[in-house]
Amino acid sequence: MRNARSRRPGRPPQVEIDEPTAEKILRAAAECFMDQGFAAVSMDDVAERADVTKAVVYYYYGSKTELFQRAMMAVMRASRERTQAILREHGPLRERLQKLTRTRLAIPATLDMNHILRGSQRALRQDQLDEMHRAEEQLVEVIAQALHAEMAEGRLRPVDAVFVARSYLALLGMGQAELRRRGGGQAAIDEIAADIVDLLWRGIEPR
Amino acid sequence: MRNARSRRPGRPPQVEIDEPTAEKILRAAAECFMDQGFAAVSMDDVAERADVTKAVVYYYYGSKTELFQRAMMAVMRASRERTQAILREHGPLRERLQKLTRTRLAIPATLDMNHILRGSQRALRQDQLDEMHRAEEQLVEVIAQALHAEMAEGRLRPVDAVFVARSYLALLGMGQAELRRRGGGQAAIDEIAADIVDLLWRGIEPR
DNA sequence: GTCTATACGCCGATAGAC
DNA sequence: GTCTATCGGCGTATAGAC
Repeated sequence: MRNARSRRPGRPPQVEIDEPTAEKILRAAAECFMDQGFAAVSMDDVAERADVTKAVVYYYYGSKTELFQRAMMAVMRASRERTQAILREHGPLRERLQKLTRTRLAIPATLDMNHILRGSQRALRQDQLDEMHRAEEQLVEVIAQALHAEMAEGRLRPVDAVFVARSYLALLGMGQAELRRRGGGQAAIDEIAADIVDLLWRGIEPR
Repeated sequence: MRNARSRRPGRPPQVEIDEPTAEKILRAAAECFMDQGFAAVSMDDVAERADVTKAVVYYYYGSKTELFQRAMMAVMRASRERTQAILREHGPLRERLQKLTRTRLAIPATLDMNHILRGSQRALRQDQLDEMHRAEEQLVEVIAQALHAEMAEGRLRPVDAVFVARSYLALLGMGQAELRRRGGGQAAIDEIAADIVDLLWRGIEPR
């Protein structure tokens, strides 16, 4: 048997880098809630997914509604920033949209607030609902701004940019459902993204 | 005090025609489930909305899942028939689509199965899920057929009709959300319907 | 910080009176 | 057919040991 002292000094390397518990829970909660919705997810479900006990979840987040809101706000914030980053790149808008669509299809995160808030209205306080709706409007605004800038240059016909932005998000949601049906890999993602952007683009390009 | 015999003979007219209890419950259930989703609705909620007690609900429907499925299947069936009726009318497809959109926006019934089934997967049996997915495919097929017929005549560019049908349903869902935001009446309905069909039509009309 | 144990209410479902 | 009453389980939330 090896002597214990033969171990190398210093802290042993960890197999995985430990995510701080609070973040681990938040991520698990986001996955659960986006998959099943507020009402269908129990705190035990979240705890199990985060590999902690329910009491630990309550140590970091005081209630289910608080956890729900924090998790969803984090998702919306990250989504908005990624979206903004892609839309602010250089190149034709159509190609930026295509890249955005491919990126969004590759991750299962839904951006549709009406989808997310389903079945949670009775549980959430009004100010929580308001905050989440504001988060959605900010995301819509990011997309609408990109469209508006393009219109100002005359490369798009003048339409209601907010309406088009919401249409895009709706089509994106359909694309995610389509992807789940096909269970496809990158090829399916590329194809669906191309179809979505093609349909949308024909709807807004000038003649 | 009037003599009881002064009452007119025969059955007194009812203020409202009584809907049979089973149908009344089914309708209440459909409203609840479409509004809140499966998990967020309790049998007491349905009973209250149908103005009966919970025990009566269980007298007609053996379980929550059974009630859910029957209610949603009834909605999908009615929606498919109404959709088919409108799309089979005469006149340009674009106008039929516009009428369909206005009609669908006027009623709050969601047709998006992915929306409806959210948070119910763990509760439903696989054969129930399959049946509901089939119901959605049938609705998609009705719309896709109308598109296909138009393509065969060369009045639409050749696209994946099923994909376009799903896109239309996604835009319709967005329109319903938009309508809830504006809280609008017929004017808002007409405007949103026009915008949706315009966007979609530009995407599929030949050049 | 994380655990076990538990209080307590709500919900699905049933029994039995009327 | 419809009611009241109730059972058992799950789910949120908390107390208190470690």
